[in-house]
Amino acid sequence: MATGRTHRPATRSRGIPEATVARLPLYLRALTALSERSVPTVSSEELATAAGVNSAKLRKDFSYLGSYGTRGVGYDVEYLVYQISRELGLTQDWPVVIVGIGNLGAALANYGGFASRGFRVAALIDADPAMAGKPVAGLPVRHTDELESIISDNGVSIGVIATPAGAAQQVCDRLVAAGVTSILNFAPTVLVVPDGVDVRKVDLSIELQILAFHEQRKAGEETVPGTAAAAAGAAAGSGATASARPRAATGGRKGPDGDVPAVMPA
Amino acid sequence: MATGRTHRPATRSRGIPEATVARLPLYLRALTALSERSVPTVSSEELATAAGVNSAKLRKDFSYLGSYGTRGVGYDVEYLVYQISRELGLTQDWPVVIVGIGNLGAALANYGGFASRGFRVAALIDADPAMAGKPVAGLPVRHTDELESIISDNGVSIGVIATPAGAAQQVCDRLVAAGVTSILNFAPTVLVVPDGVDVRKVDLSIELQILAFHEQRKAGEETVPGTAAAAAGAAAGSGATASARPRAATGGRKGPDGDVPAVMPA
DNA sequence: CCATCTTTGTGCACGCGTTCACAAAGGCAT
DNA sequence: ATGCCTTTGTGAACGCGTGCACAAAGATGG
Repeated sequence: MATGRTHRPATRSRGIPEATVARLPLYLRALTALSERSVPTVSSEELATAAGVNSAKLRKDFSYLGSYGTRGVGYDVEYLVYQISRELGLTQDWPVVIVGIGNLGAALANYGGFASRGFRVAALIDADPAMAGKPVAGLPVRHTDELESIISDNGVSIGVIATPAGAAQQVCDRLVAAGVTSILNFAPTVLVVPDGVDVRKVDLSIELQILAFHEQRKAGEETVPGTAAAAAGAAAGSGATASARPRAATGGRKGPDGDVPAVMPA
Repeated sequence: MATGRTHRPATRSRGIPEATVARLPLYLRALTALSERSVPTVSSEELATAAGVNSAKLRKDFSYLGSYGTRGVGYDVEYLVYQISRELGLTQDWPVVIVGIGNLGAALANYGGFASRGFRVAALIDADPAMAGKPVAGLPVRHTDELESIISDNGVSIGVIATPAGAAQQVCDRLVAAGVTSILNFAPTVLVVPDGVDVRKVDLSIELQILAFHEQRKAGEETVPGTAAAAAGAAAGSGATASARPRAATGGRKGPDGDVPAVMPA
């Protein structure tokens, strides 16, 4: 799901698969928990269970980092924590800025998971002048006008966008122009960035929609068709706060397949 | 990002690839925007650009849903909006509960992206008695004691967990026991659920760690020296196994349970 | 009605990721 | 030291997802 950045074919032996990189934080979390319980070593089987993955996959993932285990024993917890932290770049300090201090931005600012992993919130930035100076999570909110200087002064290379969708691209452009090369985007928009800039997105409603898909399928399997009727009825009563966008024909559609399109210019 | 238990390879001929399902919300978002601008039709190329994907991929994705396009013209926007919505199950009403009304939970409750897509927040639940009755996003927070009855009374099948890591599994168990079959988990923990229950997780710090990895690599490419050299050396020599035991350079112990998000009662 | 042009739908090949299965490696007891 | 037992590390097979490239389908203009 990496964006922009063209995948590295095999320029160097340093080619750690993207899928593996995405799992390293998972292993690190499980290992940290073990470390705090002073567990000295752990087998691939145990660690895999704790991380919620397959043990073979875990071993292969670690094999990309090197041979850090001891056959017949397992992995040294502390050592592995260090190796993974170093690989992920968490042994250094990463100043980040959060742009858009609404509900979500404030929640992110208060989120403890950042600070505990080497990420330091350098500044909170919002476009609303009324927010300027107001303390959030112990930091005074700065106005958007200061964005460039904040990035520059703190050497920020990672930016978090938590603005409304409409402002995201503009904020993104300014961040990139100011020197940010990695962006975590919470706004429901596709961001266009130049090569060399990484963008990862988190869309809360997308995850929910995927769940709905599976949920619908589960319901459809158990009780043969027919749920559509009740569903249509329920849907009619909702949509109160829904946008003005007219929902396509919620009229009595039924058949799971081959149903007549409600809105379709033949 | 995969779900813990989504292995349903070919339950039915109705097998839409998981990767495709994950992109449908993306297309839907782009289509909705076009619909609001009253654009009648759109080509796969245009839509693909708007959604940030490859046009061939988009066409293949749509082919799993059926032949909804017109050669030489493109796709009818309204019709496609309806088809995708129906496929995702968004034409029906999905009552959801959010458990854990801290910073993140409150942000989720206020998030407009839910309501606009058929998701209705049926209730906000928190374990803190002091929170009970307090209005958040226009809804009174309910106490955990009422969890089961809320699920039952509202026919909730989707639950959102935004509690600290320590409470997540317990909440999850109760939700499942009460009838919830889909869970969106924001707590940094691996949830164990019985078969038939879908879990999707969103971990804010994981995304940031992945960015840090790439960021470090980018920095290492430009300026060879420093940590990059040491890292390469350690990784290259596979024979150089655990010799010395470098202490985790994360600088002392972070807070215990370094994962716990700063949500919930302080 | 026919020719041309546009865009879809898809067969095919390729590469990545996952999983299996097992030999090699190390610890441990005797 | 020797043999047994445990667990790692990885070669190989398999399946899924992606992207190319093109034929089929339909619109459009003459």
